Amino acid sequence: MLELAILGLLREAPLHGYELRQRLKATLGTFRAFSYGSLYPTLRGMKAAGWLAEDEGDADVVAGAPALTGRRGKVVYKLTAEGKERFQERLTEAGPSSWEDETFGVHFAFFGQTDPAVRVRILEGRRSRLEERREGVRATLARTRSRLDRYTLQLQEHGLESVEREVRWLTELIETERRTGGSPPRPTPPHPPTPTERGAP
Amino acid sequence: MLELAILGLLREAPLHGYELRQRLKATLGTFRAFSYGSLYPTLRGMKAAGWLAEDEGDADVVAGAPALTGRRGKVVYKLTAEGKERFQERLTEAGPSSWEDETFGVHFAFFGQTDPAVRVRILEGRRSRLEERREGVRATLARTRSRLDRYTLQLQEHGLESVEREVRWLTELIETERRTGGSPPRPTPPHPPTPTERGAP
DNA sequence: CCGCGATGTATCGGAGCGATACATCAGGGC
DNA sequence: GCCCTGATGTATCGCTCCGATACATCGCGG
Repeated sequence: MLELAILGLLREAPLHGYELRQRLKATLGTFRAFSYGSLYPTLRGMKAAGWLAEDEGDADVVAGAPALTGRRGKVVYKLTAEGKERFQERLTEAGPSSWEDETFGVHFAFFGQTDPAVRVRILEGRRSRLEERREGVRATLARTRSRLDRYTLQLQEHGLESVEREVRWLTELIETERRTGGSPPRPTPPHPPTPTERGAP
Repeated sequence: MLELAILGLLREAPLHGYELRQRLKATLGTFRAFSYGSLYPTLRGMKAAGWLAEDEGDADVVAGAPALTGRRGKVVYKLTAEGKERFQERLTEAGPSSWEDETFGVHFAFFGQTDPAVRVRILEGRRSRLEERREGVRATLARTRSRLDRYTLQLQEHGLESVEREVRWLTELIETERRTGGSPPRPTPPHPPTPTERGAP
């Protein structure tokens, strides 16, 4: 999971760990956090797998005296060709693994890069997953309602409403997706002309 | 976490693993699943800690020839005095650990057994936790809105609305809690007279 | 000049999930 | 009488990820 998110973010621009995590938070919002405890080991693994490489273009390390002061310097990662390939591969997969709770948010975040047909498949998969869950909750609720105390009931109903809301959201998205039929799919190239984003050096 | 849930459920009646998990699903609903992969090891650990004991009152194992047929028989767990004590202890704690995402649902599910003052503390803690998160999302959203593509934006806003909805829910609960002031706190004894619940043998 | 908060890299223990294995038992279809 | 399926039931293993923690540097305001 984290892998996919990293591939997606690094596709836009090379980043170091810390900034990667900021982007992770900004991109996935409420859906997922991803702590450093997962991030760094995963980065190491992905580098070992050959999907990432360290980028030597960083201003901090540049300009003489590398090991002289013992400065550690940021470790900036960028995608290798293999990494980009892997990302495209992952974006095409629209299996059950794309619409589970933990997974869906990440896939959705990169819908801009995803094929319109795949988008709809994932949205529908997610929706029926949630509809299943909704029916499950409704069933148990109908069966046990009388035995439930005030608070448990409150919790169940709040949960149920959350799921219903989620389903409505997905339905709207699917409809929009169908109506526009992928009219603004926008190729969105890896836009290399970005000058490190925040303030000039 | 699982520990608290198990303590709470077993306080109502002795249960075996499988049924325990059914109750877990029925009680916590959408908020938490808890697979067998967590359940059984935790049960073992709790037994080792002396909070649980095996109950020998089960119909399957009863009535002669225990090892003769090799029948495994259900393993029914019940709380020890120590376990009950531990549960009460845990219900009193209203620290940050009570209102994190994974924790809150479980605490809430046992509000019926919880002191009214503690209830309000936890609800308020949870609310301010979510308000923090909401402000965080709003801030990043305001900062990055222009750079976000259609889907990422959609995701952020949906997330934000979810949090807002959650906050409103909590506010209502807190108000109700204050208004009734814990008027129907109901002692809710461990009700032992339950005859295994589903159909008679 | 000092401390504090942001930036930055990194590890460790532990919690919980998902898949899987295996065994029993009730029921229905043939 | 037979098998097959689905529910009940106990259990393990590998994996992902979180939260706490450690440590070092930097810029800024008091």
